[in-house]
Amino acid sequence: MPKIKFDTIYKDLKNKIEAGEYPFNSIFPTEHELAAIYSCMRSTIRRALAELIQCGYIQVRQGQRTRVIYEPVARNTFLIGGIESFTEAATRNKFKHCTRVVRFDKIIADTEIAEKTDFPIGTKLYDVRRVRYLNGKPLILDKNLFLISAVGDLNEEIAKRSIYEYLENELKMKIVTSKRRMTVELATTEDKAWLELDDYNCLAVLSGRVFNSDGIQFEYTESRHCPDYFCFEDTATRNKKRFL
Amino acid sequence: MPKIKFDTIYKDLKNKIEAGEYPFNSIFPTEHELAAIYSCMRSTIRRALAELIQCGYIQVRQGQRTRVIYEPVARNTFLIGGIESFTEAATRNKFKHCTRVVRFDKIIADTEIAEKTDFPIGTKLYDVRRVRYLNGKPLILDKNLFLISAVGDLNEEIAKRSIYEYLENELKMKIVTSKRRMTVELATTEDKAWLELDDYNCLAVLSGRVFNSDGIQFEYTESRHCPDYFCFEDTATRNKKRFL
DNA sequence: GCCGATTTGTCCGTATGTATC
DNA sequence: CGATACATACGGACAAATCGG
Repeated sequence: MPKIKFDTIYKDLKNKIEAGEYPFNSIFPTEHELAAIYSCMRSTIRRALAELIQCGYIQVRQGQRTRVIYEPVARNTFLIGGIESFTEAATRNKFKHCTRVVRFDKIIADTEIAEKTDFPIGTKLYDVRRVRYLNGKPLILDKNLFLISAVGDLNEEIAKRSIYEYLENELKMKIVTSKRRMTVELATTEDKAWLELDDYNCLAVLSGRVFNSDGIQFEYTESRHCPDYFCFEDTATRNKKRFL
Repeated sequence: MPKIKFDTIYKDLKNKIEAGEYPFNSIFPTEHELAAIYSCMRSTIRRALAELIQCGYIQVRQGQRTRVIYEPVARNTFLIGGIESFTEAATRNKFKHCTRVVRFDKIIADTEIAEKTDFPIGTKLYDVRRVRYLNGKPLILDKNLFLISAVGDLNEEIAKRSIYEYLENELKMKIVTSKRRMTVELATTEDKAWLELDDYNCLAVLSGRVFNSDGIQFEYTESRHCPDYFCFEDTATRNKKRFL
């Protein structure tokens, strides 16, 4: 693993912020000061700051000093952000988790599936459905369709652990981009069968199409979440006129 | 308005991609080629490409050629969040829209509000609630709390038009960062009173805390959306970059 | 499988512009 | 108004990953 300077600096600053060394709303060192501290160019510092901006830790404005806007959150919610698998998110949130594979089949994409997933009609796919348990409660119904020609041999054992780990480590496949869409849908009988929805008659549905480095869509994923634990967070830093 | 080179290049490339000059899954020019085309440094091109990556238009990987992954949105869904505002989304879909102010008050933050909004207890706030109509249907209940000490004089007339326009143009306030969170909640009696929820007993709730350049949170916003029209889109990449 | 060419990734060093205090 | 701090751009060097022969 090569040492990437800006990444090292970014992680160091991030840790310092999380440790409270630079508290919420305090003033951050200037780019020049940081360049001196880390003995590097200002451009390298800026690259590191860009990461801190992106993850919503600092706020930067021309002519002004940089401000820390990170606040620690006590979260019992399940946060989804970036490209993160269930296992990664669960581990980050320090939850006990397990997975039950409730379906593992090979199918051929028909008209309905093609419409929904963007896979062409006739495509050979793995159809994997898994129920995700957090602290013993069934919270998520994950429905995945994998392009067989891209992912090769999968089996139920892999599905039970982590398919992404397998794809990245074993197949050396690089997951690059993922287009996701969040909607709220009425619960189906399948949802009700597997999940504990309590009073809710809806679910948060996070569907996504994942592309590898060849630009090929190799997965369609649909995560159907119990509303009570679902939470999606996001920090927008642009001064675009999103509101009006 | 000064001409920002990288931004001009970014917009030009974006337009070309949207116009189909570089179709989905096609190969993009190399950085050197683009530098030659636009007569600028490679670093400037990279800055423009960073924007295209961030908005999910291209996919870049070391050693490989850059790929176009932009696809036009053909669907008639009503997209919220990502980049578009209510008004922009309504305009794109050629829908008729209007806004009705259903509440305009001054309040003092109590324990419950403080907990939810992060404003300290005792803070003086404007409480504005608006119902957004699309094609005559009430789809969104917008609840906003504004810090009176930061936004000064508001009135119902401004709320009916655009509060943000007022803040930015009249007060010269710069909106810098916004932390948003998406959840699914059970419908309250207030929701049922204003919105047509049909069979759903839940809503998609987009809540956010907006900070100005002083690092002061001056707004808490909560958009409660009818599920049937709600759709949130997002493109995630493994390494987002803002500037290089 | 090796090797060289290509392409993107990182970083240095400098200069100038622009917003804010 | 000057000083400060962030923003953009130029120009170059080398590293790392990939691809084609």
